[in-house]
Amino acid sequence: MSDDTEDKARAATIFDVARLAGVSHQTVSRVVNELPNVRPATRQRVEHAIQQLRYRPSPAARALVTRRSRTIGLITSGGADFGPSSISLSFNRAAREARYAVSIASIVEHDPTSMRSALELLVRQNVEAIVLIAARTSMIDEAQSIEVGVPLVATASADRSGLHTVSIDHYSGARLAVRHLIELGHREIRHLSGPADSIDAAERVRGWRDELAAHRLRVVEPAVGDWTPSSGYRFGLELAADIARDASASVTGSAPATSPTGPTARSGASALDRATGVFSGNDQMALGLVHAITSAGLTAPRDLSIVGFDDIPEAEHFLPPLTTLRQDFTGFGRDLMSTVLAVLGDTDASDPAPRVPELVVRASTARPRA
Amino acid sequence: MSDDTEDKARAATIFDVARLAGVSHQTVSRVVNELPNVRPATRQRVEHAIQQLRYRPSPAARALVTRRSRTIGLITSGGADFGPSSISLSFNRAAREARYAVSIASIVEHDPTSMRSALELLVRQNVEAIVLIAARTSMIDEAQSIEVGVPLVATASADRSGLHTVSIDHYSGARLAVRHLIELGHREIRHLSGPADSIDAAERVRGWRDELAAHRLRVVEPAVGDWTPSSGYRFGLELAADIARDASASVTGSAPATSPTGPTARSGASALDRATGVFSGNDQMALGLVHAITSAGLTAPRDLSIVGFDDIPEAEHFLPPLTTLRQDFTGFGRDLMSTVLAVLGDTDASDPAPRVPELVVRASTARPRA
DNA sequence: ACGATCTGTACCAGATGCGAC
DNA sequence: AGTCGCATCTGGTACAGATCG
Repeated sequence: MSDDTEDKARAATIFDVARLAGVSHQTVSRVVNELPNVRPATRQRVEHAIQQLRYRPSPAARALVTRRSRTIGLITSGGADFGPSSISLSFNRAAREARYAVSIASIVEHDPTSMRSALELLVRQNVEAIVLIAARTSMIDEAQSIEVGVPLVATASADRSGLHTVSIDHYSGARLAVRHLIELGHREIRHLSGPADSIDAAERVRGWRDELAAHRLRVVEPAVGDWTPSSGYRFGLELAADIARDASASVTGSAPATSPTGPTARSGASALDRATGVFSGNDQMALGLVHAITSAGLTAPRDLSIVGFDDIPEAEHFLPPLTTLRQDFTGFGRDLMSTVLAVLGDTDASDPAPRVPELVVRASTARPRA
Repeated sequence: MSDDTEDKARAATIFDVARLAGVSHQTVSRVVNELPNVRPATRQRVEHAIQQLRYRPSPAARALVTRRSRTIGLITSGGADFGPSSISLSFNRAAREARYAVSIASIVEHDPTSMRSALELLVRQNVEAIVLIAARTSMIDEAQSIEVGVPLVATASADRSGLHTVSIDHYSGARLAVRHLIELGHREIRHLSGPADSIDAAERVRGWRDELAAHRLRVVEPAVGDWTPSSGYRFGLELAADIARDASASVTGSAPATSPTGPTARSGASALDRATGVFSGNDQMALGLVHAITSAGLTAPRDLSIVGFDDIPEAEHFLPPLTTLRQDFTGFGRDLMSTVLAVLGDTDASDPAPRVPELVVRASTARPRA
């Protein structure tokens, strides 16, 4: 009807509300911020006026005076992979529930200048904290060197000064993976790890190594991939070649010169003992690995048992369905937000305990052939 | 040295700069905003003071007075899937290059209240435009019903009033997929589509249907999945059962009562003509499909040729490696940002032409068995 | 005199129109 | 005409002070 209700020229301000309710503007402020000492009757009047004018406080004005933006910066360097994406999504939801906005800056991996510009963009925006997802050590180093002036929360296992971390227990997950293989009867268990400077990858390597050591099994240096299926494929090709050479060697009965003992020797394992199990740093590399050995005429799990990590939605339908470790990405995203809240002093919750991935046994693992 | 350089109490303001440079604060403003009518000498002095004080203009103050936040809202409803994630990432980078911040709100699908709250959060933040990714018609309806007051840009093919859209040419992509199958010699080509209210899915269905019609091939109503591998698996199970029943029928020579003509009849195809090709709405469903038919003792592409859509990084390493349509998600993300810029009047570029997906032929398709 | 309730004014950190040199 | 400064405005919050029962 009137030009008050359908005012599209400008959004209603706190003064408009005050005028309509017949109070002063900071009484409105008190109502909006739920401060005490406002009579119920006036509160009602103000609230009614707010409804009528569809008043929304301006975050800019608020941020200007409070010096708090109620937004947190999110830097992701993990590409479009399922893990980082899920975490971002979940974190984002948790942030919204806590009435925080989140401003993102995705950067390309291995690019320090990209990290620098992302950081600067976020601090310019006055974010109250910055969270780093899919962090590599180099990225964390870079971020810490910049002196942003706001708390940094990173997805990392390693504690550092001036950095808050929250993590999944990749170490225990890796041990679970290897133990599963060992319980199945495997003795030669290789590892295809993620990139060298990935903290998660390093933790997985450590778990694999420790579990092997706990069972006095031989540790062959892990192959290093880059999380992509293609890197798994390349490793699979090498592995298949090894296995084939090994098999032909045992058929001809002539062991290679490098190995005095025959490849079938059980204990005092020779360098050529045939791998029967592989723990892959993630599901994607496991996929490439299966592809490679299949192309080479081998089959999983008959010739090689494979366990992945992550349990991406596709893993259940790989051929064969992949045994893997399920990570609770959603819970992790929430954990991230709750530590941010703690760091900001909004809550006094202690750091959440790292979540332990859950072993999901499917069809890519079996007892080794006798 | 002095407490000027290492001032951690408060960031420098425009007044601090003005004092140090010996000018008034809005001369500083002029310099910062690169306005004319400033003598080079004073400009130098001011710039030097800016450097020295590490002055950064406050976005809050600036937003307050200009009513422009230089922030774009991004709503994603596509989960952690590769497509939506890639688009978000790429869009984000493009936005940063254009010196815009992006504030995200990921929502759960099929939840109108979630969409509403996301929208409100973003408008509260004074975003200048809102981008919708992985939009379903219901979500777009919901978004449009809310009257946000800022331009809406959605990833959709359908043009609507008050909505700017940018899209990939799913229609042409689907025709390419089907044509590939036809050229291979397939005549019975089924489609497993995405969810009914997905705009992309509908476009893919349309392309499939039209290409079939153009070759006067029979159109069997598409099965409807939900993009997940599991839905592909379920469809695959049904399909495999059909094929098995069909095969046994042709062996016993007794066609089911519903079909007077034999299943081997070429033209006037009976309802039971065996499907030899499937066009899957995305790669994940194709994966589940392959899994299902493999469990049923069939193999791709021997018994069934399958083509996917998206070309996710895993597709190359599926067993068999998947023939699919590659979408340029990265380019699409940039296109999104450039239409946002156009809508905002920052540039006068016209709407980018929809990108046509590229057929990538791998090993999941072959000639049908005679 | 006093606590609850409400108001006036001074900021926050910039942008902008107008006037002065 | 080209440079520059003054005053005013943006939309809130915070604190001191005023009014009232």
